[in-house]
Amino acid sequence: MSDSQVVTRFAPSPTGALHVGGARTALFNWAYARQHGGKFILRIEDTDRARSTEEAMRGMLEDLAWLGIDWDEGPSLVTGDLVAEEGDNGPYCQSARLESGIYQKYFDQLVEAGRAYEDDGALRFRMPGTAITVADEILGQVTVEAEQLEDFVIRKADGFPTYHMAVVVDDELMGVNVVIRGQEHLNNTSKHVAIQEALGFERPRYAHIPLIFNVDGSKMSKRDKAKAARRWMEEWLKDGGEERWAEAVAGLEGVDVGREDFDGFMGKENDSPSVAEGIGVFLGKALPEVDVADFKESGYLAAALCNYLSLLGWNPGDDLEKFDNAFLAEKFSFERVNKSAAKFDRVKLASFNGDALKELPPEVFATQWREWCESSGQYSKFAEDVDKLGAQSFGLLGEAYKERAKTFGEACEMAGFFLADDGGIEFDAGQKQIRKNLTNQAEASVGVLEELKAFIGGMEVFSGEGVHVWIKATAEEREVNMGKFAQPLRIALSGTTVTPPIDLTLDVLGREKVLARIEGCLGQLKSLEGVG
RNA sequence: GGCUCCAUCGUCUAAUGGCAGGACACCUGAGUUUCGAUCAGGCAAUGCGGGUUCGAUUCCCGCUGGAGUCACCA
Repeated sequence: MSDSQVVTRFAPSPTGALHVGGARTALFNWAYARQHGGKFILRIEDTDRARSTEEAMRGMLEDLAWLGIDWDEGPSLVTGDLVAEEGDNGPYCQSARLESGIYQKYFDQLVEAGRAYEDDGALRFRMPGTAITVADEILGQVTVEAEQLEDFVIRKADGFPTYHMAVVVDDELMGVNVVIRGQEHLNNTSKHVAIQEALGFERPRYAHIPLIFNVDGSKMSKRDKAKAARRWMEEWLKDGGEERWAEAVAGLEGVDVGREDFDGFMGKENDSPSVAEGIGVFLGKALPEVDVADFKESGYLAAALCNYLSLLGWNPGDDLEKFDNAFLAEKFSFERVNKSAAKFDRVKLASFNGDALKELPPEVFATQWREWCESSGQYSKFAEDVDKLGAQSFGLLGEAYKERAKTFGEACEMAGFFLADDGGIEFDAGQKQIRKNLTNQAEASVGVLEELKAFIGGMEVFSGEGVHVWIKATAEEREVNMGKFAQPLRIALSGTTVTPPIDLTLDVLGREKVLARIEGCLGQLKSLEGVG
């Protein structure tokens, strides 16, 4: 192949799950390679033996694939636990590269040339004593003066190359000629360039992309989950005294969180993800998503995540915002990459995802929703339960919720009332909409529900459409609007004033459940009256 | 603190040496049996101070502010 073929790479450390920032870096590298008909390589930088795990590596491969990012060389997931490698420049894990002795030659070369020296068991690189200027594709000329350049370690006492050494040698050996990475690496670039020059390597083109932060300006990290959980728990515990604390401890034991861990967590001695998770379950709150896998678990579409991520620091230049990865690959350019950091706005992402869900054909939505439920820890039972309601239930619910929900998870939440025990449907008499539509005229509401019950019970063939027609006709006859009938019915069936259209809601539930829930609501209403 | 990078609505961003546009969020209205769905409208920004210029958000300088980095982590 010609020398000018573009070769990019994504080189994560497998020390945890794939972060959205990493995902965007991968996406831009992928897009640039695809646009130029070049190669995109995946390399695993596991020189930190203490923190790297194979499990994390597998998770990253899965997440990348889920996002629709494919690589030409690098480790690939075969089946189950098996990891194979594809490409002629392997191995692609730095630990394996070290074993094969790849780096030794370059250490020797630097020592012989007087550019590296022993220092307390480690090997240190000697800086050249001149200023180094890098022409960044995004930031322009960046110069670091000679006096700022200090000698640094390139081989640790344990024999492992440091990141700086490994990255330079591996990029050279793999033919990488375009390096797209986060701005946190900008200060490292002079080190890398210095090694390249000492070794006679070609300097790749560098493009440092802006960082991604939380909306409040803090760094996005796994700790966000712990911080959110701790805040919720503090709020919940507030003014609750010993009793509340005891209740929390007992509740958390139910989700396998020990008392000591919990104490330490609240005392900020640890940020244990499992304690955070447990608090989330206990309080019924969803932890903020940080990793790609979190967004998948919450029911986001990979396409919407990629779309949103692409727009953080880059844009196509016109008002177009909705596009796919193929479009990004076609249009991406360094010229249109921003220099300033971006804040990650989950609300806007949710909006993008909701729009993407609406675009799906109903049957595709139903299929994907079901598949997502089945693979989800939290909602795996949901699909089964929906099926029990009737053969077409998933399709019907899909039609209703693909317009309303922003994520698959939210669709499950919203549809939850369909699956509840008929006896478990209760309205909250304190809620404004409920008071307005039901309890403020309790007597009339009882009358309406009794009428509905009689009509539905007496229908020859039950259908939501039939009930809808009857409500409409009766309302017209009495010169009241349909809400007088429909709203109490809706509350009786769901406990809320927000459901899909009433006929669809009736059809999914079926006559038996409808009657049972009306009965239950009447009971609740009457007991309220009795008390009041 | 040293060095480096950055600075447009609350957030993501567009524009250009010449009317600061779009999206999310928010507010209002319409419609709807309800709505977090839909439609229509609205609010909202060039950090501050100098300079160059007929004209600066844009170019230059200073200030302020934010971020990154200063490991035998990557």
